[in-house]
Amino acid sequence: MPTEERTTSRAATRRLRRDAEANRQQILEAAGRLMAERGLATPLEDIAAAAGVGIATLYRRFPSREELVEALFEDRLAAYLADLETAAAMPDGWQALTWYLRSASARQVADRALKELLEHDPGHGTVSRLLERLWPLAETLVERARATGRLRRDFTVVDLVFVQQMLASIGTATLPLNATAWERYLTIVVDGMVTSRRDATPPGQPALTVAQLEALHANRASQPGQPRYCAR
Amino acid sequence: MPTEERTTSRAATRRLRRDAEANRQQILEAAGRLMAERGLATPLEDIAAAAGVGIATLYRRFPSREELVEALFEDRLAAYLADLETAAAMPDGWQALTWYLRSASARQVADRALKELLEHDPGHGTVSRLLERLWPLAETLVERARATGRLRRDFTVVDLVFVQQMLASIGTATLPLNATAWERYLTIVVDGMVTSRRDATPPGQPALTVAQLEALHANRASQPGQPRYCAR
DNA sequence: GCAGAAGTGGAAGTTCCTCCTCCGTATCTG
DNA sequence: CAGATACGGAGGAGGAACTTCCACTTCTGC
Repeated sequence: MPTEERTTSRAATRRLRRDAEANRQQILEAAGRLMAERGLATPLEDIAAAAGVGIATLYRRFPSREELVEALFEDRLAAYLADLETAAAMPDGWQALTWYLRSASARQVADRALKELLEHDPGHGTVSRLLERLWPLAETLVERARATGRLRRDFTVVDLVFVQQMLASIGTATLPLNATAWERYLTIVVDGMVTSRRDATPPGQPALTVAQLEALHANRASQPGQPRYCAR
Repeated sequence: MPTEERTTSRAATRRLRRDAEANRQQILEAAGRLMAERGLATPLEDIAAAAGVGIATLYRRFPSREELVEALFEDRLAAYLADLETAAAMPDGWQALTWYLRSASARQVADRALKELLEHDPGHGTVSRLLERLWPLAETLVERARATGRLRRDFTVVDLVFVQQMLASIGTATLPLNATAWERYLTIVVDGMVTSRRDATPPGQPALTVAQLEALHANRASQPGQPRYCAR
């Protein structure tokens, strides 16, 4: 039995019938929309219904939730990374950092699935591979901002990640009320990130390390009750 | 059939047999412990098991999750409010505000169920009645802090609630790593709350109103998937 | 100590979800 | 138009968690 090709959407596979390809797009569109609102764990049956296809069709095209998520987020994550590169190209290091903070948070507020993906990096797959490119860029961003003398000297990349997560959380929480209410807290947080002045409080806690952050992700991914989009 | 008394634990009801009362305490203790860690939705069977009693015993004592939660949180919420009163009694308005922010966040980081309760106020029951006493106190706290000239003039009670929620969220997220890691972000946020200086960013967004915050809670309480501890 | 009231455990039934497969039917494409 | 390809949706599997029931045990007051 020649089960040769396997990739879900790559050119190598024989082309889909025209109606099948249209359905595939419908499914991706519906999945993107529903997951942005309800997260990675959105029932597959709901996605199929929203796409106007039967559940079997969804399964035929995407045998597992993981394949659906990967197909869906390859370009969304790329857009997320592109923001980081845009920021890296900005002349003012401080402006670059705050611009990234805003855009990253905004993206996560607008897309709950993206937020979950970034918070529960499963450690393998296309998604994770994209994420690996994030670290050096973010590190540079923080260093440049520090070099301007405006960023608190004790601020690290890991702080950037958590501050960003804080904003995304409050953004998600206030979303039903007003899609941009969270920017009020962006203002406060950004001001708090500025180099100390007479009032500055010394941090009571040491910075966390990247390794600790990764341990946290790994730990989260293995918790029950967390949004699960892939095996294990 | 004389089904006269009904309240769960009040003095009016006939006293429980000694072993039954001991079991009741075991249940409360176990529920408090497990819910602090896993939230309001912790399976009742797990609580019964942790208490070393059968599931029927739990049901006999607390016919609904709501009654269990109310019995459990009456004093915890009182402690939470007591903090607010302690803060209100502090001479320095700024210190009062920041002390409250720290203690409130710390309590929520230490008790996930408390956090959920405060975020999804169901709008009725003993718990809600306690919460009503919170508003005027918090309002005073903010006003006094503003009067010191140190708090940004545009900062409102609702901001206090959300800032606090932000900190609790990041605290919960980093908890598995380090129970006090969140205090690092408390530092940043508190600095960001200080009255503008040369760098201060004007808030891009208008303050939310208390009514909007309440609408948000009501809306959340009716969402599927949210921790539900009472009917409706 | 004993009778009866009070309390107990946990098996079993129920409800609710979501996943995933199967197969008779429909639709494309060359 | 024939055969390959794709479709839909019913329905079984499986897992949580809730809730009830009842035969059995443990207290308490006399």
